[in-house]
Amino acid sequence: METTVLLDNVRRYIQLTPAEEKTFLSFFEFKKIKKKQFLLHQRSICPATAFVLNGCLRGYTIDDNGFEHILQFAPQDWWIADMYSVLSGNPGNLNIDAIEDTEVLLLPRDVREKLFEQIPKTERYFRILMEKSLISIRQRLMDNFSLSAVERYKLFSKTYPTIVHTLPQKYIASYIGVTPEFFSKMKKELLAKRR
Amino acid sequence: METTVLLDNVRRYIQLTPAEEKTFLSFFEFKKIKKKQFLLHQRSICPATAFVLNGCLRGYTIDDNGFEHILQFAPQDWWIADMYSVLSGNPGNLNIDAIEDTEVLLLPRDVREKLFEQIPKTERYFRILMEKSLISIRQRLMDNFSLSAVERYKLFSKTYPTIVHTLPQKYIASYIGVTPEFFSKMKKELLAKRR
DNA sequence: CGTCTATTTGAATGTACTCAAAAGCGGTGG
DNA sequence: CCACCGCTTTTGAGTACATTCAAATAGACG
Repeated sequence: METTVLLDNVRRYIQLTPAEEKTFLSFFEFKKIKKKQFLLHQRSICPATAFVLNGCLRGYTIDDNGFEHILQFAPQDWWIADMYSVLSGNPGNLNIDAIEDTEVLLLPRDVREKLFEQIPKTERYFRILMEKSLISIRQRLMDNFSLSAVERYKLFSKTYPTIVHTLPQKYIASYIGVTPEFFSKMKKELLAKRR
Repeated sequence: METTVLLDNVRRYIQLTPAEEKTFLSFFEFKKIKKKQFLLHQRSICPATAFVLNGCLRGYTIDDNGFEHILQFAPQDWWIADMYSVLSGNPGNLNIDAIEDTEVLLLPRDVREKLFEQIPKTERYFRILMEKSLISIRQRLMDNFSLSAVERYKLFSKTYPTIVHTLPQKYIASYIGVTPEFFSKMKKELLAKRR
């Protein structure tokens, strides 16, 4: 289990003493998730926020018409959770499952507050994480308003150059907000133009 | 100047002593913004986060094709800022102007960190604000994927029952992500069905 | 009252979706 | 190792939702 991934992440934003780091880690649970297994189901209470040590998770909702919409991919070094559910204690609308075999560290809901009490500096860490998420999701919303599907795909390729090749393309379609059929046609067009 | 609006807001999340509250307020600058005046222009560095005491602001970007997209309305008791710019120190892509005469309290960029140092509890306050913003904007993104324009409009009316009647409808169109022309036709349809 | 902006209306167009079917591909078991 | 099964991707035709552009009408404000 490579907890250094998490510590390195934390160190980018706050400084903890070795003792604090140890305490910090003690709040987490280690878990392995096999490909296609779920970490969270829609309509249940999100039991923890997860930090991905390796592998890749995906977060998505299924809407009233039965369509999947991927909100987030979480490869190594990413956090993922249904924050609404974690914070409110109510059932959320996010599914989280594993795209490949994945190892995570879980920070259970009920120990979050204890962590903040015991190491107040971590409050800052999570504030910064929240801010960063907010900024990127805000940008994504704006992009959805102002960009065409093709442009959103190009942007996605730029932003996630590593995972774009490993993902089934129906996932990419879902992330950028088009049907798999349309995505396929779109890609064909792009390839045709490129030569 | 009714600073109680801000204090009441803060009190919902953290407890400050009267002395701390006084200190807290001392970090802010009061400002009046006349209707149609700007608080922030795209491509400039966002100098502060703003809390609306009364009136109403709007935050929006203008995309490469010259179209406005409204990200947020900020009536009384709301915060607004280009968080990307505030946090990174880089020029952002948000415009903020006043829909009506508005009074705000500004927390300048450079004193934010001082505030956190002097009253660490405020770190928590802003963490919670960030979390709440994140949740609502995430939901909005999902709604944009799964809902039709009509459904987004109905949702908007439910979510902002008070301001929906006072806003020029082209603003509502911009917020939900359709052209003013289409919005007009859509509204007509809805009224026709309703009788 | 006149001007400027917001809203409505209409016709033509475009982007993306639906549904159906075929083709491709990967994993699994015989 | 190959054949088969299930899932993903492609293709095509028809359709729907929303945009564009242009022009008319209505409202707001000095």
